[in-house]
Amino acid sequence: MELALSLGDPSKPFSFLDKTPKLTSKDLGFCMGLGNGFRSQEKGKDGFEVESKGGGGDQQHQQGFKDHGDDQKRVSSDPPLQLDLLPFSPVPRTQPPHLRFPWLTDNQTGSSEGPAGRGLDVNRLPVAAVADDAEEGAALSSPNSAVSSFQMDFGIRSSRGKRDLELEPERASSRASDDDENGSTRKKLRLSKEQSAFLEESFKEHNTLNPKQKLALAKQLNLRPRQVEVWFQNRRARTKLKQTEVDCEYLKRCCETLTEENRRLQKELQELRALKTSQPFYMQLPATTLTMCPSCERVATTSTTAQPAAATTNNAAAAASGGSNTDAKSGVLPLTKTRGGYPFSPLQTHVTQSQTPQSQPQAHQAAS
DNA sequence: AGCGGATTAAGTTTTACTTCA
DNA sequence: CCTGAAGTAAAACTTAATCCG
Repeated sequence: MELALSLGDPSKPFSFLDKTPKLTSKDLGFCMGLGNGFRSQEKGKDGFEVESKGGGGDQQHQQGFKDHGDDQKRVSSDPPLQLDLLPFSPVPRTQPPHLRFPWLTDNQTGSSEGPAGRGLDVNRLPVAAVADDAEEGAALSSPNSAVSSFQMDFGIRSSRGKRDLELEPERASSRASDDDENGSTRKKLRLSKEQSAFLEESFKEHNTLNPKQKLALAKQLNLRPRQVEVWFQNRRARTKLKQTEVDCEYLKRCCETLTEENRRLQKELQELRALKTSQPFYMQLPATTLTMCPSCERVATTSTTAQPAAATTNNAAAAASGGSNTDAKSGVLPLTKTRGGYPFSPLQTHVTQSQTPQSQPQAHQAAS
């Protein structure tokens, strides 16, 4: 298994950014309205009310879902809609008109609804707030910025428990601002699914960003450029980690295979040594080339002169040992097939006519 | 300035345990 | 006593953010 990454050309602008209408703050505001829509929808359909009891936090919400069992939990926590998170996938027809990705135009969604039908833009962000919200130095826009975290985060992320669904806009807003105020705690923003999906798409095209792309993405997603940059850094790190895991797995398998092979060879070596001690003439046999008889799947030997150190033929050895291990008629020893090949013994010889016309008669004679 | 690597910490999910009807 | 639901805490996990070289 290999992880295939299309790195693309970093200098190339994101094609999907071109294809996609820009995410405006208006669109993002629409997301928020959408979140409210979910809430009311769920309430009406499932018949349970989500209440913030204060202090209970997420646990309370989780329990709230538990009450409905796992299946219902899924049904309840996720909108009963097939959300295609890929930015350019056409919205399914079954999807209600208000469930559209912010970056899709009305034409793309196939909706006849005009811009006015997009729902209430409860939390419209002044465009300047995004555009001017440059890098780190912008103290008024911490990572916890109510602007970015609330506006997108609050919107569509219904599957992560009910926090987003039940938070009043005011409360969410004040929560973020509180964190901003004390400044001592590092508050982590959770990107919305849509933002993540969008970033993923970007990453597929380019796993690194140039400043222009970074700015464009940040604007598009209503994030700070720094956030986009960090996301890409973390994403690269994750990719690398995954690749490392894959490599590790592969090496592990290689190691296992080699260990097995090694074990097999050691065993063969042991057998050969045992044979050598039990049959001293073996070392005087000439070197042989082992070949396979296609008909009976037995190994045959061919005498060679290339390795004079190996002395005489195996057949001679077999004859010397009284042929106790040989086939009574042909002088052929049975051979067991193993995964890694054929374990062979100097005694396991079978010379075929076609393979070794010269040595064959000799071999069979010796065996008999 | 930008990146990778290491690390931190917030947020979320899972799990184990207790209580209670 | 057993069972299932509910509640809770802690562990485990994910990931945004930070720091440093």
